[in-house]
Amino acid sequence: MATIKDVARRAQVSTATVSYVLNGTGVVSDTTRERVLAAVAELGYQPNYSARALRTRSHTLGVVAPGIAGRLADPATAEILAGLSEAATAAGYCLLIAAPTDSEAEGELDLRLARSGRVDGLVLFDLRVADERPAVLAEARIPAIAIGAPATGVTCPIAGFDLRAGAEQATQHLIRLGHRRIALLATSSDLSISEPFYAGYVAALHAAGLRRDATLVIEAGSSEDDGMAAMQELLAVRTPPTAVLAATDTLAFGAMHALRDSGKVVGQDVSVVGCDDLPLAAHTYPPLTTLRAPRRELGATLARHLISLIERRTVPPVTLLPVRLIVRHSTAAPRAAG
Amino acid sequence: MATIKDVARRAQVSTATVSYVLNGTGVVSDTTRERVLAAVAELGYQPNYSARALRTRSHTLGVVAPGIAGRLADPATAEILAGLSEAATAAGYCLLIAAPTDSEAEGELDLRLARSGRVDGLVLFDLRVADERPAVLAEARIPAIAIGAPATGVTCPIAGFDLRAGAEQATQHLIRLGHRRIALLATSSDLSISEPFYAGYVAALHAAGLRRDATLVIEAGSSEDDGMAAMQELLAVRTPPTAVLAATDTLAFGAMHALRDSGKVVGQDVSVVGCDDLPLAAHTYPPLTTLRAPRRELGATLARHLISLIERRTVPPVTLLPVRLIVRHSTAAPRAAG
DNA sequence: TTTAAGCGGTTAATCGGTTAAGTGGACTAT
DNA sequence: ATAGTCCACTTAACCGATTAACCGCTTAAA
Repeated sequence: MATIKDVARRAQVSTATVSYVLNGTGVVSDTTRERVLAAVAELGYQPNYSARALRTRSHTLGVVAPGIAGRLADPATAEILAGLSEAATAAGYCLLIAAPTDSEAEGELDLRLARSGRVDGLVLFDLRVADERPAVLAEARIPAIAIGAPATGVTCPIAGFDLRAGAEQATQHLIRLGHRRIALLATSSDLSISEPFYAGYVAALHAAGLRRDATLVIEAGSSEDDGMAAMQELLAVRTPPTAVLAATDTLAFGAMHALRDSGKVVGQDVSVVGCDDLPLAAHTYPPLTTLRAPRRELGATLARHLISLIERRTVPPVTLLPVRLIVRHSTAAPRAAG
Repeated sequence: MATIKDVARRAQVSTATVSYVLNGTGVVSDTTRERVLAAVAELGYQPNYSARALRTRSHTLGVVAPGIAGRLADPATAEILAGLSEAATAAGYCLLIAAPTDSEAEGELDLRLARSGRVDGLVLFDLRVADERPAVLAEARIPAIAIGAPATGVTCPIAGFDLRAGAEQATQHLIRLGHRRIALLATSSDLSISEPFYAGYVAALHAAGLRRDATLVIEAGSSEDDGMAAMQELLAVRTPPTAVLAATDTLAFGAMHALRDSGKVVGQDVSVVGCDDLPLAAHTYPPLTTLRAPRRELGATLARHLISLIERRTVPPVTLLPVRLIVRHSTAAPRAAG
């Protein structure tokens, strides 16, 4: 592999000049520039990444996500990653993905990657309510941005979806259809996003003069199976709900499965609303009414903001992308109120 | 940030000794080793990645995948990535993800990442039939492994699923149920995996004394919408199929949607078999009979093999992981043959 | 005419590690 | 007593870039 010295020799200049030409820094005459570029082309020269990174920055954004039973395997994550990756590459950065192991937990991995200079900054998935990661990274002066919702004591910028407005809008939709007993399949209350989602749900109920029924709020996990189990639980309540708002499409899919198993017709008997609008949501039976979350756009926003932080520009502390209700066929007026 | 010099000074040794201790190379007395380790701990020393990589290797595996409308956003990919990432991290490697752009195509990006030493090797997703990537990389002596099926002229190791056996098994299943007109929703014929899938389908038909009907073989794309469109096409045929084998679950989901739209009951009227066994497949209506592909395991295999190549060990040219038919409720005996 | 600034380069220090070669002292074999 | 081996380190070259400092020359400003 040709090095900068080979190029310099062939172009009869010093390595400094080659560097200046390639980086557009410094002043170089046109004829010299051309000689250098010709040498670069002839040798097929490619600057060594590690050498450059040693002097400058790594130009890499880090993502630490558990592979197993975790974020990485989630279809919604995939699209955020796609957006991240595209925006990062467009800005001259790459995306590094690492998985925590038994011997190295998420937080330690975050620190190691950043402190070893392997990444210039980190994207934190699934911000939790009392997440220590932002504080730890902030103390070490490591640029970071979290995906989620504002949580107390979080010291790094946050980007996410406006789930409060979304949940409110979705709940309103159900109320307008005539539903009065509306259940909530929430994600783990550890997650920062669970709070605004719940708040939006409650706000819509209150605005309509409805009371929240604690038995209709279930903290489900995240998988289809979790959604299914939660729905079964709801069906066993004295007066089951006529509508369900699920915090993710995946939970909604599980809920729909449980409803069908118990002989209910989704839409006719019980309405279901999801959140994410996975590509699949349009193709389930019935097609799912859901909140469309612009995941690619979130990915791109994360990349842009993180790069801004790395390059010492400022970014808004909180960026919430709007979600929009997509009405399909999993929601309808309740039977009795028909 | 502390450097190796700081550690050396504090432990009263040379930087070489520190390096020997940290890497387990060289001979160092126990007392010195302890002094060094103590200094490391006290300073919170973390070796600089770029400096190390400059002398040795990058310890990074590369994945080049188009973000938009591409591989990265696919739920099946996500799990392969999860497996890759976990196995890579466990072996001391990381995963780098980059997206091609308008100005830099996939192949160029592959080359740049490898030739700049940013990655030690590459995982090639979606091996195509006449894919030039393996040859280009082989010529540049860049370790690479492709995901797909053996294709003519491919000069790098390949790992994938045994789709030929899988498709055969799935087709057999449909034949045993009594189906005679079995359609195939194939992926793009550009992809290397389309060939074995088709071959397995045809082999099962022939073994049962059935003839392949060209009108029942449709080259669909990859999205749910593609599956839906293809199914609509099949429904318009003079004698529509009573069963459909789809090359991916995603295509199958689309096909089921089209069937429902045209008033057919999936399973009762038309059987559908998918391939992948996405987590969702168990929760659709009806739950999808499908070929389970061990995606995480494939990811882990890819990582292990690629690392072997990087470290100059040999790997089998072709590794096909077995797939297994999971029978759910989207397949049943055809109406007439009840 | 003298001074300062600008141009188009070069030299060499530097980033932070790895590792081949060398070195001094203790110990063993002859 | 002398030479040869280890042992446990150290020295210093090296990986391949970036970049501050400098240099000789020309040209414009005072």
